[in-house]
Amino acid sequence: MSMSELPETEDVNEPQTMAASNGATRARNEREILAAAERVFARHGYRGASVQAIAEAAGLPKSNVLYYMGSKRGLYVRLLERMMARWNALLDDISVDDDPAEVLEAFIRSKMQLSRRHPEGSRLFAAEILGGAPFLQAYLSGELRDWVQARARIFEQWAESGLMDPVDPVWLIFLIWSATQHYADFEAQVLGITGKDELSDADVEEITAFLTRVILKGCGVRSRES
Amino acid sequence: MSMSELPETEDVNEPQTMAASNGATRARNEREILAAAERVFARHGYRGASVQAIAEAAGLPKSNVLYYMGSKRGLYVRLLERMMARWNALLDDISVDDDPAEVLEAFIRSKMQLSRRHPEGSRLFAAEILGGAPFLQAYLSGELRDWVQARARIFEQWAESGLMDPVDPVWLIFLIWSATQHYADFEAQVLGITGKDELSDADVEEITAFLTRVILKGCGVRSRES
DNA sequence: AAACATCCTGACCATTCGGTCAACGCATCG
DNA sequence: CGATGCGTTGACCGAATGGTCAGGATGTTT
Repeated sequence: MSMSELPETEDVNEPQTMAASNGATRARNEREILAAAERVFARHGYRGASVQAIAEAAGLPKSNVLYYMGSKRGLYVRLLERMMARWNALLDDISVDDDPAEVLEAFIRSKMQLSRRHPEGSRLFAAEILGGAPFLQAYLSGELRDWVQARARIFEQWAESGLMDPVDPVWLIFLIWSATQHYADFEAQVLGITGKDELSDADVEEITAFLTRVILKGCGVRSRES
Repeated sequence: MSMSELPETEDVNEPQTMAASNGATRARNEREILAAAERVFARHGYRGASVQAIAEAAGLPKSNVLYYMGSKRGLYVRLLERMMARWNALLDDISVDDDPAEVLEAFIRSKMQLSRRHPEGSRLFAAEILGGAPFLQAYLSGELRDWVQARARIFEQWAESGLMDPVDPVWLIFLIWSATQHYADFEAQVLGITGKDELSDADVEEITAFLTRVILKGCGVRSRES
């Protein structure tokens, strides 16, 4: 991950004398704090979020949040790492021999579900990038760049095999990212314009189908099996 | 616009005894402050931005910023209104009789240029939506919703005339918005992954062409003239 | 019971927050 | 020369910021 962070002193706990009740409390509180912090950071950004607000959202005193998490900065980095881990699990193994249509649809679908399952984390990530990615710069130009270029090469080979149009694969990946991310990050806009209270599972399925159809057709993807 | 704001006491100036030098100073300072504030608000969000930071970015004392702008809130609202005005000027007059291919390409192109010409304003808008659109809610579910639905109806008529596939027009508008907005909002990600220092005019032209091609083909748009 | 370790939190600290205000600079006009 | 009025800013205010710390609560192990 190699984020630009101060020396972290986390994961030092895990005491040996832990009965069932004790560890359960700690786990529950940590989970509660992480969830609350994700909401607050996503809404207000790193600078705009206050430990006090996170504590109130978690229903705990401020001191308790700092007791568990050490510092605001450490809490934020931990949330980013959790989100990046979810991200990295996506579409981790594809090869030139796979079917382009299947892979692209799976890509769109899994990315869409990631945004849906973790909307706050998705917005947290967006806020970090929007602010110039001060914590994620190394990750973007390192791991993620390799990830993108590996997949870009496969797309290019598909294009050479005539399985899809010769479009720039990096712009294509950005197109899919942006289109899917939009429904989490700009949820307020989507809901305001459509007049809905929330996006139902059926809505998400419809959007996924729409994106798959337009993007696959737009890139001239031909299924291998057909 | 009808934003949820406190009673504004702006535009009260314009004194009659203004020689050339005086009005010029005011205009220059206001411009400087607005530009600096747009950068800072875009990067850190409303809560995370401080008047002190805006003042430093503008090269003025904090008191001077408040003298010109009245309050942090008023400054923020003024920036949002300026950005919405730019937005509203976009694709303001289309009719069923226009050529779908031309209209969609113009839409993509002008939206892309808006993001490029005003990247900070674009990010400011994104941060506002990301935070739940506390100032823009009324605008989103009012003016902007009408704007979208008017254009959606035209797209639908084009689909009925066989000029494009029967895709959901609202999802299509969101697709274009997200794809074009991405290059301003996620600039840090785009630069990190491509390894570029900045996007050149040629890059932007290439991306515009890519998006136009994929989206038009993906929606089965047939040009009227062909 | 005594000892031990973790959990928990109110009080406190220096700093920064948005905003006010009085005072001064400085030009134009009578 | 005043007088008027906008431009400018350092000093200041109460509130909120991230973080520290001492000490009490709680429970498990001897």
